[in-house]
Amino acid sequence: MVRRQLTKPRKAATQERSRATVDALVEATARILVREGFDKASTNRIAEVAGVSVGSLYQYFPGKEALVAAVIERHQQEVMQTVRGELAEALAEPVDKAVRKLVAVAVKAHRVDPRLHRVLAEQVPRVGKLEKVETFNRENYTLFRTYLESHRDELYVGDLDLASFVCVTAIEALTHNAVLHYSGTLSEEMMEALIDEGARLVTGYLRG
Amino acid sequence: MVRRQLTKPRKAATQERSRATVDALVEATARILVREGFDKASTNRIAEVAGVSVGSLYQYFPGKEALVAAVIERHQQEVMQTVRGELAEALAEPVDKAVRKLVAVAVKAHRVDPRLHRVLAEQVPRVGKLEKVETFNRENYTLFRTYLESHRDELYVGDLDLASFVCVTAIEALTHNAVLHYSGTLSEEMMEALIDEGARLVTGYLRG
DNA sequence: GTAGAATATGAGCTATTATTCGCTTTTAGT
DNA sequence: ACTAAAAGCGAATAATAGCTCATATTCTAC
Repeated sequence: MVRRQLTKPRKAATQERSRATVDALVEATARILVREGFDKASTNRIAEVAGVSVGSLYQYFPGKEALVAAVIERHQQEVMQTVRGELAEALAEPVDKAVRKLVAVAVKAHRVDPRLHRVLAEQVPRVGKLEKVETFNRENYTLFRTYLESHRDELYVGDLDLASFVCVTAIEALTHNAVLHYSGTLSEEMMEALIDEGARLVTGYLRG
Repeated sequence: MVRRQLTKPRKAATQERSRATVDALVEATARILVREGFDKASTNRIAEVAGVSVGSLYQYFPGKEALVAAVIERHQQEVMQTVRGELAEALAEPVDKAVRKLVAVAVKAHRVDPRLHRVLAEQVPRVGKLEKVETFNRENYTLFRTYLESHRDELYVGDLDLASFVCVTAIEALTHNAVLHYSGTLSEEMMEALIDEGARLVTGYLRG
């Protein structure tokens, strides 16, 4: 007996219709996360909001975790899309220019979808396969380290690994906190001021 | 009719025995959080680990949230206990000494119970009354700002609020990431190096 | 047009969790 | 020793979440 398991396939959308379903599910998950919070995001609710049946949900996703992972991935794609160009530019510049650009890019990245970013940071438990966020940060780290290597003569630092860790951590935390905790009260001028300060912080550190 | 609600009192431990029960419950919650993670921390499980019945749990805590809040509070008390002295000392020093001490203190704070701190940071959803963590950070911010005010002549900064935000955020993120993500691979020398770098980062920033 | 694959449905099963309440045991005060 | 309050118990209830599967609809290809 072949005993095909009806609910196994999970993700293999070939037709147009099914791709729309998958999209709707991911979108619904994101919406619920932002508007209602992580623990309101039950599979039933997601399916409901997506205008799809729970059965269909399980046809493409093995569970809630996978949905959230998909949301994270989609968000990261969007962030990279809007940031990739400027990031590349920055890598060609000398330290002071580059750092300032990096801080500005970090701010921009956090502004792509602040409310989603916030939920992902504050409510989504970092367990199981949801370590994607960390993987993402490790990419930043590696990228930055590479930059430092190729500009070593301009720098006053001993350990490049340590320096990368310090800089990436500081920039990330600064922009993260600024955008996510003062999002309402944050004018453009203040944003500029913050970028200046962040750049000064890191530049000063790198050049001794 | 008086209609006393049997399950209402919630927290009012006068006798010795009941205080022990409350302690056991908080301790059990902490243990489960660390060893099994946030979502294994059900009320039934907590009671079981505490060696207490669920009924007793609800006699002192209105629910799981309250238990976790108690754990957070207890942890913060412990941290302050081990750190208060050095923190006070730092406030009397000149900028370079003070900053270095602050970074060292931050490291020490994160080392009180790293595993618990990590769970609280990564798995406990910041909803409802669990904003205690933020309140705690705001205290740090205020304290630091006060210090800057009284040493303004030594500094090269425009906006003290902004500067406080930058420094506190950077120090917190640095020590947090260092202790929580490289906890295994972190020798004493590396720790010292990190403190040096953190101090250099912030001092350089404050003095231009 | 029709067969077979792909897709969609949703009632309902199972498991888990929070929470209650009638009852028993312990303690403090007299 | 006695009693009333305090503390403790845990089986039972209710709510909710995750997930399945028998069935129905739609699509693709010939």
